[in-house]
Amino acid sequence: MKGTAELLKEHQLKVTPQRLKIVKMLEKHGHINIEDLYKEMLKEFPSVSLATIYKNINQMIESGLIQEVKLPETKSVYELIKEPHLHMVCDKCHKVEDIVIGTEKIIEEAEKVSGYIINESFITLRGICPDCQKR
Amino acid sequence: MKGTAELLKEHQLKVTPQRLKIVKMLEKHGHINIEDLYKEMLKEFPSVSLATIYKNINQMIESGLIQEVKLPETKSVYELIKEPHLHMVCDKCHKVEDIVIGTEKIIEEAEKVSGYIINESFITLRGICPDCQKR
DNA sequence: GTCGACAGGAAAATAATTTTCTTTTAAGAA
DNA sequence: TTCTTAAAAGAAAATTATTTTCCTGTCGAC
Repeated sequence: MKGTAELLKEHQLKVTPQRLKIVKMLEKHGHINIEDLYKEMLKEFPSVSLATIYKNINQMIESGLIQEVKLPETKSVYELIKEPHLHMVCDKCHKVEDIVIGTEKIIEEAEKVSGYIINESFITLRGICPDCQKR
Repeated sequence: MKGTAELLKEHQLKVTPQRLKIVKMLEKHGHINIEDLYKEMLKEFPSVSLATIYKNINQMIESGLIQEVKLPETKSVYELIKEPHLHMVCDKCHKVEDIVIGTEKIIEEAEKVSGYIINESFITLRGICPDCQKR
């Protein structure tokens, strides 16, 4: 288990209280949008500026610590970069989850059909999560 | 082959020169962002307003004629709704193409792993297109 | 051809994001 | 620990993106 401060240092980012909080929020929530992140930050740093949030998010993206996830029908969310995964979005409760499954098959097929050499895939699936199915 | 005006009527949208042009642009380019659409529209309608573009795009989305496609690293583009497909984006020339391949396998696998009932998939693959591979 | 609902255009309003500038702070050197 | 400096934070302004308002003009049913 890697410390939050170490994570920042590994990405050449100075360790500041605001950055620590941002990363901890990402660790806790998995995915979060700018607005919610700002609201949460305000609780701990009443005078935090939205500009600070934006600047840090952009720096974290540039340094390869986090990435933006564009989802249909909603604002983008951000997540820590880890192993490649798909996104599941629930139509009812709107939660976002990661799942790891093989994508070799579909990528191979897409390469064959399109002639592209594929470097990365972005897959989002929307539907009803197990919890919402029960209701 | 369906006429452009008919397409609009089918979606309860009054046929206006501006709307015709927008749909024709979509038919021609396949995918286009707001900025480029506006620039092209200006050539034919020198006094067209950006508000008109936005209002029409939103109405076309609501009526189910077009949809927004969110792509990594770029602004959203819009496309006419047709059969389900994947998006291929070239890292070099940045073109966007559609391909139709089966997604049942990966969806089935995702449903099994996640417990979700999946309603729709959004798949974008980025890489190098055949043309750019030759260079 | 007439009329009403709705579309277009201009401008203002709102929202989202970035930039600028000044003050404060993290962190390596002394 | 203290000193120093590059960089971060915060406030405000600037920029960009999108939506709304309001007035005029036009599509299309009659």
